[in-house]
Amino acid sequence: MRYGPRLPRSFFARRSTQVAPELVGRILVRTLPDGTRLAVRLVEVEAYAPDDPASHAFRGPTPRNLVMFGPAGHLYVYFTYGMHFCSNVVTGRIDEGSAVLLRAAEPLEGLEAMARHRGTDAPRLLCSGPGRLAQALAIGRAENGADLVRGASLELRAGEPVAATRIERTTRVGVRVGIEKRWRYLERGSLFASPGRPSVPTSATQTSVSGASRR
DNA sequence: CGTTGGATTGGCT
DNA sequence: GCCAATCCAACGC
Repeated sequence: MRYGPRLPRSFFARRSTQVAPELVGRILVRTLPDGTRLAVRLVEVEAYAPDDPASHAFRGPTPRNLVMFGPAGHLYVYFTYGMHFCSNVVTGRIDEGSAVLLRAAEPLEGLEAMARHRGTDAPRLLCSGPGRLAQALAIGRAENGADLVRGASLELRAGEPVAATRIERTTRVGVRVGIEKRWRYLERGSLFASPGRPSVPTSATQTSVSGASRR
């Protein structure tokens, strides 16, 4: 299948709020240790910025978030709630500490393996949430720091970007601080988005990404 | 060292 | 809608 070329380092080395909406529609390819190839199309992401109280990087580098302070285009994987892994793409400059959380995707290739990892066959339940997405793709501690630009286990390919008018923008899910920032971006009407509820209810108007995002 | 709560999920009321 | 599951990083003493 043709997923297009890999996205270059320069794509990731920009503000997370700029990278995030442009990640919607892109293809994440995961090659398992046994050679099995899995592929998904990203439909929902969230930006985390420097000086963002909701970001793991807000209080500076620690052993856990160190990858966030490294070069853009690497995967930051963290473990939470005692049972789930979540994956992010590092953005911005070195030492900046910004990233985009991968929240949901449409399964494209390797659905059988994903179903095995997830314990369910329903395509809509395979990658519709950050924990589910990581589990479907078998992303765990070993993938923390993986280079999406040059590495073999994970790649981010160009796919087809989604037009800004087809991207919905809401507040982020599950954060207790920084709840007013509308930094969650998802494909309008996607059947594969997460069931997560925005921290602040989305008003009927002004959910498009057409207005520039701020920080 | 002890405590607290989390960028979630799934099962049950 | 509510809440338990189940680790462990971060922070305070």
